[in-house]
Amino acid sequence: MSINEKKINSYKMLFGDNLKKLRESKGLSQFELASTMNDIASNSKIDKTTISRIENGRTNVTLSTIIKLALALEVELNELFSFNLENS
Amino acid sequence: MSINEKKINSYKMLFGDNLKKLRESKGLSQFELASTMNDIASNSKIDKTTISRIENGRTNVTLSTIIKLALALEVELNELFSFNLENS
DNA sequence: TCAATTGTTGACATAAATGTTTACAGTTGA
DNA sequence: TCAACTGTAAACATTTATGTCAACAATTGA
Repeated sequence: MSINEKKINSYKMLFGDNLKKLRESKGLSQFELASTMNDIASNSKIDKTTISRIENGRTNVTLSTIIKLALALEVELNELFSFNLENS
Repeated sequence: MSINEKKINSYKMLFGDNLKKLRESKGLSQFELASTMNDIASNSKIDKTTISRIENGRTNVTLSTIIKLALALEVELNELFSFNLENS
């Protein structure tokens, strides 16, 4: 695996770590976060399983899910990406 | 469609608009951007068709593709999300 | 003690992103 | 004039995210 491929994996892990941090700072369980996301978009049926997979970097979350996460957590989209490889 | 669902669509469009703006500011064609992304990750075979679909909000781009876009454009991840619904 | 909550994982089905090819219209530069 | 480039799109194949259900260990609170 090339350096850049490792970097891509690292970013996925960091995204998950940051999501977990934001979720816990709001005092939400994975189940509660999923439920809130589903309240926001009626066509959404996010499961707590999906949250777990994202937080542990086991999946490639899609943009629409990222947006729902931001709306449910009441943060700006770019706050979900406020981390960097260097200070981690 | 609920207000929140419209908001989700708007964010997808804004992401595409912002990507296009960043790409053009670097003087890259959709083909060149795709090629650069493929140079970064050897397992990646992004096609210019995919770039077009993302820029026009016709697809739900995944996190790994978002990361490759940032690496290819040489911008921070959150720069891809530096926009908001209000001033658009 | 024990029922409820929480996070994780596995298995499988379905929906959707992406790969790939082809085509086409508009533009650009020689 | 015309070949090359550019962005878009359709059609179909393949890969993968997500949905769904079940199970499990650890924790918590009554």
